[in-house]
Amino acid sequence: MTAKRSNYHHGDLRAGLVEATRQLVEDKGPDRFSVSDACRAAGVSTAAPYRHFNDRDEMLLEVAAQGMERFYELMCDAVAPHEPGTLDAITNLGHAYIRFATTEPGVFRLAFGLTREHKDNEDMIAQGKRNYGVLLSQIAAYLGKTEIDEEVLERAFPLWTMVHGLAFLLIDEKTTALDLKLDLPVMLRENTRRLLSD
Amino acid sequence: MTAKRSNYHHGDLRAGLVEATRQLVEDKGPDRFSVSDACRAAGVSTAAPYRHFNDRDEMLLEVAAQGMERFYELMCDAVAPHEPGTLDAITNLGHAYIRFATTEPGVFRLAFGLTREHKDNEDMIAQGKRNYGVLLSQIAAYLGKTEIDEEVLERAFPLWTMVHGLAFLLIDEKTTALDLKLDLPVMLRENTRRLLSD
DNA sequence: TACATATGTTAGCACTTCTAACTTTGGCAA
DNA sequence: TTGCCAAAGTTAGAAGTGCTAACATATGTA
Repeated sequence: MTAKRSNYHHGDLRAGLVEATRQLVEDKGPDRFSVSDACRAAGVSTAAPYRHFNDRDEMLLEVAAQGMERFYELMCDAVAPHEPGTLDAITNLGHAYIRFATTEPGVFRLAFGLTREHKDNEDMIAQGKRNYGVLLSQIAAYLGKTEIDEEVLERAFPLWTMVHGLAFLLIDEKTTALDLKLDLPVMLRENTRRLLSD
Repeated sequence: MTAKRSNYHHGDLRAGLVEATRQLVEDKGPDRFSVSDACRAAGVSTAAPYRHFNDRDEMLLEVAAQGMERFYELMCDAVAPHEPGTLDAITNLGHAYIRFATTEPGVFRLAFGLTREHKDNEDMIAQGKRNYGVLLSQIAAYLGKTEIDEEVLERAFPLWTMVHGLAFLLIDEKTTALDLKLDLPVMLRENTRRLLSD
């Protein structure tokens, strides 16, 4: 993994470090990640990152931001093939949520369990709003509305919490610890339907 | 906070360190916690903890275990005043869940987002099962059953994920970041009802 | 009263994040 | 084409971390 390079200048160290960081966040978890490890992986000295990032947290923030971008695309892809506002579309959105969390648990955890410094980052909040917007517009369509009004928010939020909680319980392996065998597609569909019922 | 003591022996350093650790986990978060800080708070040298714990992780594990105990008591208290298996009992259980998460976010995060070493700890898993059992028996009662069968598990799990996700979104302040104003009691009751409907 | 053991200490190693001061190099202006 | 400046690397080191080894002290029991 430790890329030995011949040239003094790396080429695109910033991108190299972000990828190394992402990798490490997945392998060891966001809290176990170390700048030194990332440097070793990128094949540079431990001082090099500070030409591109203010500190460790900023490296993690960038990984989180890029993760949110991938997350957004995944969600868009999930609703695209379906008629907007159908149970199929909304259920599939939930699946995409779970898929992102389980394929990138480190990044998912990072993006949602951010430290004090990260959590009031403007861009991060904007990305969060945009991502949640995908669900909101589906629910609006489900309710036959063109605007995101109070009712849309009220019906969307519990769906989010259910899927968000499911994501965390899966990646924290609470389901396996408690020997819970789940039929995920059925579980998601049935309870999405219930939460959308009167 | 740094307790200066006159005697060479602390008295009950183990308990002192656990309390200092709990405090720090709340103040700085589980990942920001340091053994050194706990030592300063307890007024002992940085080597002292290793007479009582194998390592840093074991200190956190103890805090998590004691937290799970408090969590259990809170849940028992929440259902006690109600007829078992009623919507009141189940809703109030959800409230207890949220209350624990929001009053002890550090410990809550610690207990559920455990590291590799913690997560296959026998006692921790047993505590998790016992805590989940409180919900399971309520759902069994709701369904008019005396055993925890497949149907009970199927109906209980989505309730857990919804409340668990809500807990995390609240403590990670996603709700405030997205300017979501919630009527928590109504939201919990209505959606618990929906998840329990056909 | 004696001393074994539990529980504290200090010293120090290997590691971390981050800064300061130095070095290399690519690209642009003369 | 040359020369130099800024960007982006380097090494050295400060301050802090987890943890161990070797030493010190108090306590409970024989």
